[in-house]
Amino acid sequence: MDPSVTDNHVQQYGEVNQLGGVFVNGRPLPNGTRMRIVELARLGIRPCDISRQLRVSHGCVSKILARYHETGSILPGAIGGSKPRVTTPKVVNYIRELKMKDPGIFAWEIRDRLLADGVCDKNNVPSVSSISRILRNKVTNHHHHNTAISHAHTHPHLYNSIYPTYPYATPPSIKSENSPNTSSSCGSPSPPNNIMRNCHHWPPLSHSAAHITHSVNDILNFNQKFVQPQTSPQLAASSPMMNTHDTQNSHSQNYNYYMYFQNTAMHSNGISTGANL
DNA sequence: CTCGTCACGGTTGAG
DNA sequence: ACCTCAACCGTGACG
Repeated sequence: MDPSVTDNHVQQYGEVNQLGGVFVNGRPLPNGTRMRIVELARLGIRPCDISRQLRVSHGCVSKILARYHETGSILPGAIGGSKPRVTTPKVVNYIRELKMKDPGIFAWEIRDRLLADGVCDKNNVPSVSSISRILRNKVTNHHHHNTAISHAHTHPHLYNSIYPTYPYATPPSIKSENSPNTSSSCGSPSPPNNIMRNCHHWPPLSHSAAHITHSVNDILNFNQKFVQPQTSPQLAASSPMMNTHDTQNSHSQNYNYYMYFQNTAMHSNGISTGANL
């Protein structure tokens, strides 16, 4: 084991799989790695070789490629939360309107109105307790959720410190107001070499942000404006998925941080890679 | 040897 | 503020 990837590092930042790759149990691979899996597959490299090259289990490579072929998205699914969400902005606004028109209205009356007015049907009408919570949190003080967002910006939680952050996961301009926590991931334990300086958005989208398209092209289009994960020049030049403009160099520090571990893990296994994989 | 599948232990976040 | 639980995650093993 390379001293760069000590047990302490592994404990602090993640675990090492049988191939020497670093992962965080329960959390998705970084988008950069997911993108590379798809890139390599599109170049005709076999999944088993991709698995070895990127040090990601073949089951995971298989899953990511299968999903990509099925949906066109490289991004992980929405983790956590509950489905379906019934308290949509539309419903909340309607409840707010009803409450403003009749401040004495009861939650059960609102529920009936939502059904009667066709705003909801019996499958997605909020429960009385949900309506009460909406009245409490979003109607009587409807700046509350905005406060929560700014709070999330200033106090992003600390998970997933091993992975870089990827802005295209939740672009600030389109981040859902209902998923303030998806803006998290900054503020992790400081990595070596100041690599985590660019602190953008990773983990992936929550359910409430799932309307954002996840196609590689969409991601890359967004990526052009912000950060682009590091890609080998030959891959970047040869893959239609990768934008080859001038955005590549200055902003891949977070991805580098992840690759730092990948590389040190590789070297510790006596594997010479040459490529920055 | 390759690859699809699944149990497992884990994280997440709306309700 | 805290809890629940169903969604998702990647790994590792099996066939």
